Formats: sequence, C-alpha cells, structure tokens
Amino acid sequence: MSRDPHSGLQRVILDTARQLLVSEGYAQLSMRKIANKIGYSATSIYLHYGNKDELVHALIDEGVDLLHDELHAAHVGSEKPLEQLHAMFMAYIQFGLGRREYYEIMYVLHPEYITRYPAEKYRKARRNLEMIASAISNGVKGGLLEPNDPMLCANLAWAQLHGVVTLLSSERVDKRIPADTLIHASSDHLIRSLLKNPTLAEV
Amino acid sequence: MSRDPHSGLQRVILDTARQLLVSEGYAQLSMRKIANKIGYSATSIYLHYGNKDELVHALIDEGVDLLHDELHAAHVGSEKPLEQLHAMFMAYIQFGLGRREYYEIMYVLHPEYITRYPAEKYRKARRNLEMIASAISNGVKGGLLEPNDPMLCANLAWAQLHGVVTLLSSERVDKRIPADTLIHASSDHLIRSLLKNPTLAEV
DNA sequence: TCCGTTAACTTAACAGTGTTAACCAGCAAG
DNA sequence: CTTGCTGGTTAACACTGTTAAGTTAACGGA
Repeated sequence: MSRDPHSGLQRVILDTARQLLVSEGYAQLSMRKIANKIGYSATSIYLHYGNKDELVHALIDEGVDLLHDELHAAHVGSEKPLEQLHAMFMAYIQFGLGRREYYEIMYVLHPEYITRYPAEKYRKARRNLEMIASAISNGVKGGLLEPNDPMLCANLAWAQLHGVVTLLSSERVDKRIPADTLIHASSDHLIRSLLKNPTLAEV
Repeated sequence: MSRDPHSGLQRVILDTARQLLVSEGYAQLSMRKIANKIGYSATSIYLHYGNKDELVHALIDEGVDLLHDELHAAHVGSEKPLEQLHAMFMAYIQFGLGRREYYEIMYVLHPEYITRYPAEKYRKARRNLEMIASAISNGVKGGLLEPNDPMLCANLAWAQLHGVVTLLSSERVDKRIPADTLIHASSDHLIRSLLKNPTLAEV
C-alpha cells in the first residue's frame, strides 16, 4: 500500500500496467489482465495497491511528470516570450495527441469513473499551468503582452489546448479541417489574443 | 430495431434511460437497471435496440436536438453579430454544464467505450458549428470581424468552449478561479480575437 | 376448428469486471 | 516450539453487456 514503487512487484505491476495502458488503452486495462501478464493472481495486486484507482493514480503521476518535462524543455528552449509560449503550446498538444492514454487518465476520464486524484498531488499538475503563466508574465514584462491576470490567461489557454486535444483525439473534428491547421491556428490565435498590439504579429 | 421511438416500449425504454442518465450519470446506466425500472427483463430491451450503444445513440440524438434548439434560440435572439456570438457561446457553455450527462455522451465519451456515432448523423451535429460560422460571416459582412476562414474559426471557438466545459465539469480548474470568470473571459477572448480592431471592444 | 407462424417476452448462461474473505506456506522472533 | 507476520493463493460476490434457447399468446389460412 506504500506510495512509491520501489520494491519488487510494485514496480513490475506498474510497468505492465503502463504497457497495457499504452498498447490497449484504458478501456482494456483490467486487474486480471495485468495479473495474467506477470504470472500472478489478480488479488495479489491488492497487496500493493489498495484498488484500481490507486494504481491508475500512480500512472497519472508518471504522466504528470512526463508532461512537465516536455513543457519545461519547451520553456527553457527559448528566451523570447512569444516563441516560448508557442513552443509550450505545441509541446502540450503534442503530448496530448502523442501519449493519448496518459492524457486520457490525466485529463479526460470522468471523476465518476475514477476516484478523485488526491488534492495534494494537484500542486504538481498545477506547476504546468504556472509555467505558462510565468511565460505570459515574461511577455508582459518585455512589453509585448498586456493581460492583467496571467493565471487566468493560462487557464484560458489551457482550456483552448485541452479542447483541441480532446476533439482531435476523439476524431470529432470535421476531416476537411486538417489537424495541423487547427493546431497552428489555435496557437496563433492564443498568442495574438495576448498581444498588446495584434497588428505587429511577429510570432 | 427500428430507429424512431414511436410505439410502446421503445418510448418507455428511452424515457427511463434518459431519466437514469440524468439522475445517476452514464457510469450508472445499465441495461438491467433500465429493465428493472420498467418491470421488464433486461433482454427485452434488445428487441427494440440492437445493443446499448444504439440506445445511447438515440439519447445522443435527443441531446443534439436540444443543443441545436438552444443555439438556434441564441442565434435568432439578436441581430448584432457580436451579441449573437456572445449569446451562442454562452448557450453552448450553459448546455454543457447544465445538461452534463447529455454533454458527456455527446462529446466526452471516448470512441473506445462506445461505437462510433453514425456518420450520417454527424451532419446534424455539424449544423451547430455552421450556425457559429454563419454568425462569424455575418460579422465579417458587417465589417466588424475579419477572419478569412469562418469555419476554421468556428472550430477554434468550439475547441475553446469544449475545453472550458469539460475542465469545469470535471472540476479540474483551480477553485481560486471562479467558473463565471473563466466563462466570460473565454467568450470575451474569443470575440476579441475575431475583431478587426480589438481596441473598440463594444461587446 | 386446428395448424403454423410470428411477435413479445422470459430464464439461463457466458465471459468479463472490481473487490473481499478466507486460507495457506514460509520464515523470523520470542 | 509456537506465535505472528509477509506474500501469496482460491473461491466467491455482485455486477456488467450480450446471446441462445424456451415459453406464451395472438393471428391468419385451410
């Protein structure tokens, strides 16, 4: 029942769970399948994780770290605030579409299907938003942007990015609109809406 | 197996299914529960709906119509393009947050959990986007807006609205940001980004 | 009137699911 | 030597969607 997967089975369970999650998706992720794959009985998983949700939470931890790394790389990859923002937006969408299964358990799955992700861990997830907010603040200091509330803007941007990711990922967008078009348009549109004077768009 | 629920059980099944969907959510919607509630055996539902997905698709039909009505009301509620857009954005978000269960099966549920919504029915759902696109076109003709591709912009707006709805609905937004603030900011931000000259914001 | 067909519905069952209770082997400590 | 803990097991419960087979009643034609 301990949280960090250090010893023996705990690691093996988590690894095969992730493997199954990536290869077959969350809908196919079952305790018995994990157990079969590692040659144990299903119930022995409960000796290491209280229930399925706890296991999935551990996978969410991994996903949050992964996304954080990508965003951080994009953040430090450029000094210019606008490029920084663009890089981070792209990193987010790329993560959302590239690691769909992670993204699903992190941000799509209804709280009804899965126990609330523990509140204290949200701080880690919130760091990602704070990185975006700080990039916006940088732009404001540099005189390029002018939003009064960077954190609110970061949440707005998040909503836009999340919408793009989920609609594309679930193939609900009309095929006549290419994914790339929508993605780049949303990034441009986000940055333009933050700009002080939208006419000198030098993205 | 006929599509339109006209006679007898078909109507009753659909009605109690909707009732259960609204009162307990999709996760709790099961064939046996529906059957129990109407005093039939679970298998008799299969005489009227091929499987659970077909039943849910019928519920989606209702949801699409409902949303369409709301959007249409907002569309004809005002002549001024900007007010029109604002009203439609608000109507969408209000629907998404007010009729959560409908919204979930319509736009959130992963295609992995539910069979693809029949392609021919998508046209109906697409009309909603076309209404937004037409409102944008109206604004362009009126000289207020200047997007080159209204349909792309409509999809961008959709993504933003969808993001706001799903993040708020799943309670993933930091409580320190009030829902209303985020909602109004996203509508404003959407409209501003479409404006020809963002300084004369007369929303 | 009797036979055959069909429609509407049922029960039993299958193959899954998460989860719990009870049990059992091995091993270290008192 | 016994006690108790660790790590695992099997059996079972209460669910899920779905299918196969069986029942019952009504109706049409000879």
